[in-house]
Amino acid sequence: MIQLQSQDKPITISKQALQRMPYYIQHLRTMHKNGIAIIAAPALAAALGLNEVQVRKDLAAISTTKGKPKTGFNVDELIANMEEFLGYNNIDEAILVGVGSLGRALMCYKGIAECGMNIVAAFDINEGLVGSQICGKYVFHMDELIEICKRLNVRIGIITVPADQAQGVCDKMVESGILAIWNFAPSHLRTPENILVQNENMAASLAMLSKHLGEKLTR
Amino acid sequence: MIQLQSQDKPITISKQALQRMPYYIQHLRTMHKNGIAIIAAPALAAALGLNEVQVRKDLAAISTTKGKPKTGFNVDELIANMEEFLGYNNIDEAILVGVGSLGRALMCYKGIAECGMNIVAAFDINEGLVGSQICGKYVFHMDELIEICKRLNVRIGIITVPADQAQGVCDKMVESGILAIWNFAPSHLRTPENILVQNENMAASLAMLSKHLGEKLTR
DNA sequence: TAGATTGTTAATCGATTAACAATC
DNA sequence: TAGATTGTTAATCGATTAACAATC
Repeated sequence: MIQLQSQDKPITISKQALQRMPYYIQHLRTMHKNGIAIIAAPALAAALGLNEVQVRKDLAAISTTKGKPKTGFNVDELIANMEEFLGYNNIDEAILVGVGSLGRALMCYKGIAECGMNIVAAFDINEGLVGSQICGKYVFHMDELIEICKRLNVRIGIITVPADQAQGVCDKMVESGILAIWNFAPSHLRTPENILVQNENMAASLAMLSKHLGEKLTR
Repeated sequence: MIQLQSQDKPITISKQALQRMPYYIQHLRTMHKNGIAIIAAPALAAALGLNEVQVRKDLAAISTTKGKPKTGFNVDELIANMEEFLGYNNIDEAILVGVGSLGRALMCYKGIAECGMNIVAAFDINEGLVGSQICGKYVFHMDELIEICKRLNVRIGIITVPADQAQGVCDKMVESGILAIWNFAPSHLRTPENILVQNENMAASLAMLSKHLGEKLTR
């Protein structure tokens, strides 16, 4: 469970509920574009393939206004509430370590900026990359990581190095004052317990796909 | 729950357990490199920050040999069993739609090949990209999707287009005989029920990071 | 009022963890 | 044998879903 401390009421929301939020936002934005002003939980549930009650609870958790029986919720207000809740408005600055194909892609990926994250600098050990710019962001040498992080007061680190180097990078990030790590390497990172590690586990996704396919094809 | 049908015994494993497998593999490979031949569940659990019993159950599910009390499991055998189980050996072919920064990165990303997936072709509607090659893979026009998929008998599709185009691409993939979809767009895809959609929800990860940070900094 | 929708309390479900007997 | 580790059965935990009263 994740405890939120807003001005007036403490909001409690499950990890899973939090992860559903971006889907709600995406769908609500589409509705907004199409000029739809009101949405009811059952309709939203149907559109996203979720359970009605689950949606109602999720909305209740973040909505500042109660839903109206027989009517539903105001689309624009929900969008605003969710964006506020997820912090899409206050931009978080991040640094990235590992300027390979994946790292480069993230530096250029607009989807990240849309979620309120700004990658301010990248780091690598490859001298050939150091000093270059990728999508307007400078690449520095790893040796400068700690100094630059402290100077810019960056709190989020993105790891896109090979698995066997991830732990080393992680340790340096922790030393630099990084509080949350987005880890794309398929390795478990050991960290002090107040640091959040969010694993983007592509290998796990591939495993799911591959297993599903295996079942489909052998039956 | 996911039902597996192997030659001899049917293996049942939870979705979560399946997603832990790549972490086991990564750690076991490191051990193998360091010349360690035997691993016990408690040690593996400690290294990955998991519960002992959980690890023991996961290993029991995929291991062909039983673990030996007081000793543990054979590292190499476990690796082989897991790779076999996850299908890292039999290569799955995939096509990718949406040659933006993310799509391009996936086409060049070695991590994917290591998991037994091979992207054989990419598609886009941008005429400027059609006919070009990215990391040795040709980019075709979307209009050719159905024909090429059917001809190559491809079963996995990767979606890296903007959210508002994802459903359209998805529909075409289903029409092409695709059975499993890896979706990087933050949108819910409606599909016939025998199609697996694996969402790579980066926005959700960002939400987790951002929330965690918000809590850390305001307290 | 009748009916759709809301929000809440209780039941269910799946996965994790604890307790324990079996084994080398 | 003693002790560490295995595998299994039972208890716990968190999240989802079902049932139901409240509301417009």
